[in-house]
Amino acid sequence: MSHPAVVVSARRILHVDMDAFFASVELLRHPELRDRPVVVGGGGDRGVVAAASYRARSYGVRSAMATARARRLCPDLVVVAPDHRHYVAVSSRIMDCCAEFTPLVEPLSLDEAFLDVTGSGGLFGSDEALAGELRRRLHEREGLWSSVGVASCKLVAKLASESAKPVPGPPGSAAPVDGSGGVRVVDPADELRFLQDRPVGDLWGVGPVTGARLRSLGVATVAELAGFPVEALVSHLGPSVGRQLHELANGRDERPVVVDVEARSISQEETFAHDRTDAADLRPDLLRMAEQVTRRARRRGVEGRTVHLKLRWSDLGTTTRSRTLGEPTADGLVVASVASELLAQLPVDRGVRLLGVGLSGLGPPADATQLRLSLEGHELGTNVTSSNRAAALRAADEVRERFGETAIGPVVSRSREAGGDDATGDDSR
DNA sequence: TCTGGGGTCCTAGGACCC
DNA sequence: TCTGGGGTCCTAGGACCC
Repeated sequence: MSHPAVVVSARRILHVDMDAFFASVELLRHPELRDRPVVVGGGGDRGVVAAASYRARSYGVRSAMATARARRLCPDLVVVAPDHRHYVAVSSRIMDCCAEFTPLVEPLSLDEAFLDVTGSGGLFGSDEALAGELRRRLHEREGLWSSVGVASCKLVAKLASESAKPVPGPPGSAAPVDGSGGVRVVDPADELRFLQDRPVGDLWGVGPVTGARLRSLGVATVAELAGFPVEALVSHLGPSVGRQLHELANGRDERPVVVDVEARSISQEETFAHDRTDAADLRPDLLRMAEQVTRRARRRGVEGRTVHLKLRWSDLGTTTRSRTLGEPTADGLVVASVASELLAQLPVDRGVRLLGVGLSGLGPPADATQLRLSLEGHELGTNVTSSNRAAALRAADEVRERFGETAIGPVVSRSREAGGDDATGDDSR
């Protein structure tokens, strides 16, 4: 008698990445710029490119490049100021479209997401078919092209979508983008080979510093990294980075697709056109930025306990200061006054190039009432209803009536002193 | 012609408590 | 009284990502 084979169902992870997102969105709004090289970004002396159209890329222009340098590479360049709100709106529709393929969608940024499509295969046929259909729908609805990678883990899926990206053509050429291509599916059996010959810098978590450290150890490729002793990596790079990189280099990446990632901090920073040397000059900006940060917190229904102040000096050095409060707050005046005290201890006459204000330790307000939405034991999310317990309880009743008794978990009053969830469990009905 | 504005996570030391 | 160990929180800085 034979036992059925143990089938370890491999995950199928999809990574979708919009092509030249901000720039493509602007080209849709400004068709008259179709034949011009376009970047979105800051235009001043200190501006940088946030996104470059493919026509701009054909001149060597890249994102994160100083706008001044981009202009030298491409004198004809059109620089469009970013319109963040609009990109957020487009992004939200893109994520909705992704959600038609699986509920497991994890946005990475406005123009990128991971989808766990392990369970979606049967609905769309092959991975290629699913990826192609996602790409087609995104173009049909938003007029935007994307690149899609599918593999058994996030690392390979992301590299796969990258490898499916269009390549800029010779100077002056338009976007080499169309309905063909744009999809790369990596078979599980091919994943190690797919990784092997790449430079270590392709791995998630290897930037300039770690890359240089690895090269000094004689490690340049993923294959070399995979064969390097873990202990040596740990002693040179620290336990966290060392182990993580060793796993990734060997094609092991179990990071799940996480649906509701709650923000841990909110911040706002600004580089001045001209450096400031007087604290009094900074106060109005500090107050305004504290107000912007706390308004965003209030809109999300959270308060923060730690106020952060950041300064970049004329010589590009950076100093940060932070203070944790006894009580969480989303009050702009409170944040501004704490930040102001921190600022008072710093030598502003050194020359301030950048000012930043932030709030971390975010959570629901101390007096919030939370609804936990769950279905058959699976947590779907937490709906915070600030300060209005009666409304929260009514909302809970509505959900129960529509979806049944198991649809909603206990109603909870948040108490931070108790370390988070102080489940009162008294969903009084 | 050294560079923006969001974020995340890690490390390391000190304070404090048990 | 002295010494040590473990855990957690706070702060500053740094690496990295898009």
